[in-house]
Amino acid sequence: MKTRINFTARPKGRAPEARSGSDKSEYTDDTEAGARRRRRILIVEDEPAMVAGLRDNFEYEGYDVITAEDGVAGLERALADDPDLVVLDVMMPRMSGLDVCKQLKVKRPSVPIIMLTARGQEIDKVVGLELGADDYLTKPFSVRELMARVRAVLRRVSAPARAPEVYRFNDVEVNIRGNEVRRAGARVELSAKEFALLVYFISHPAETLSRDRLLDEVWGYENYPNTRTVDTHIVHLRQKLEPNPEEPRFILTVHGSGYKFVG
Amino acid sequence: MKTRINFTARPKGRAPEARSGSDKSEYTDDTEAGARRRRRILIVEDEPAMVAGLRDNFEYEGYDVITAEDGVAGLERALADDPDLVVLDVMMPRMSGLDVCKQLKVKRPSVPIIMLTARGQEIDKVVGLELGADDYLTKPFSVRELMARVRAVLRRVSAPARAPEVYRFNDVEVNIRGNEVRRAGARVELSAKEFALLVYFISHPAETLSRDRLLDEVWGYENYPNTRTVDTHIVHLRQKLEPNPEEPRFILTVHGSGYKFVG
DNA sequence: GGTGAGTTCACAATTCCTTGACATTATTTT
DNA sequence: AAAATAATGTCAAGGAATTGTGAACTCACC
Repeated sequence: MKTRINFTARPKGRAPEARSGSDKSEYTDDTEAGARRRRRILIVEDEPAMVAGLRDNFEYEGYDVITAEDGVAGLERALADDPDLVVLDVMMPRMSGLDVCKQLKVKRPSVPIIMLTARGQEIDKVVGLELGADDYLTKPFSVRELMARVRAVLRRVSAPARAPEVYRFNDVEVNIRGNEVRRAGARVELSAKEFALLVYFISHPAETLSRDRLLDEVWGYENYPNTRTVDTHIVHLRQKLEPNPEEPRFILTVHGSGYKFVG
Repeated sequence: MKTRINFTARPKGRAPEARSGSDKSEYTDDTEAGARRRRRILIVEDEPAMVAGLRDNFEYEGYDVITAEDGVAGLERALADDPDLVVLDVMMPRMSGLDVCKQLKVKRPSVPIIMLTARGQEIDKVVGLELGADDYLTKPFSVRELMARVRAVLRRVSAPARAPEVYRFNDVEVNIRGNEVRRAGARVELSAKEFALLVYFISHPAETLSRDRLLDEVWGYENYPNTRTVDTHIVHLRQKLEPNPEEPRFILTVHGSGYKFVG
């Protein structure tokens, strides 16, 4: 599973985890109107080496790439060139990525945005809440991971109209973009971590997730708490969302392995 | 940002603040065929203090560690000793980590590499990834974060055998990713070991497996129980999955040799 | 300083792994 | 073929490991 450039030649068999989705979707796109043109990615980033590296990777993966070197230019290109997705650095000259994101979400609410944040920046605020970015990575990140997230985001947004903003199970409604959870119609207050954990569960249904994996994926690499911290948050989620927290029906324990969400 | 965690010696009792996760993963690791031998990490780094610190930490977390002090030696060891993952410093005598990475990715495309770069080597970051490294950190980094990234990379590369989601035999369905077994549609509760054992059987069909081998592959090297323990687990599997446990049709005894699964 | 989220800790509750004894079956020896 | 020996089947109990849970603690932010 190589990331890229050292594919001098195009590998014959599909790489196991390589984007099987986009190949296939060329002909048989789901529910959508068949045809699938190339996706256009806008990269807004001031560091030339990073731009070059990302451009190579995206083009190798079959995307069209346009770029901008600062926030103002980025916003302009985003509005003018109608990209399918924007990769947006936070730290940039002239206009911060946060502001670009905010404004872009007003003027082009449907365009998905992936933010690149430096380590230590408040990522909680970047996603969801005020800004509305669709995903983010903290630098330094692996290009492979960025590619994976781009694919995932594109799949989400292009996947059918009925890609529901709101996930439901039992009497619970989870509005992911709105950071809101309701139960039997009434608001349930979840903390940021609880919400992030819940979302991760929802997006990996019926899959057993180890505590380590949850820590990596939900908590991130920087701060790596005790695995028991996961348990504590599980308890909170159960208390808030399970009909009977002592006998969970949705957030299940897989003894010796981790937890599993079944919706 | 500490460079080293005070995991110094290996306490027998679990260190309170250590991630209990790694202990646990000895039996049921995700999606993989139950088996979980120790991972071998190659550290290629010229600074002895750094090597010592990393070795301590990796060994504490249950990895086997081999080392090399410069690029040439690192490449040789990587080719000779077949490590599961390589931690590669960029700045080194004789051969730069970048060159090692490049060559290694040609000769052993599948071995994951995590690069260590000095701060300020901004370009090298991207270059490192262009060369096919799977992840990287900038010095000084926290050992915790390195550990987390190592785990994440190993999980990514070892998991994606996403091919067969569900194995079936008779009226039994085994969903590996979800740690779930169904029989005639109804859930069957298996313990972690039972599940790991079953998965191992499934992935070695029609092959006679000795108790010793099962202990090695499913139980792991660390704790090595009585061979009769295997029998006990076999009994449980038969009771839960065989149409007639007294006359097994799928989990067969090979008298004097071990057991065999025929699906 | 107060507040709340996140984390850690301690202890209880639970699960299940392991062991050993004995029963049963298979294989070898007489 | 019967007896002797070895291997496997089975089960219950003890102990180890894992998880549930409430409370204390830390830290950033008002």
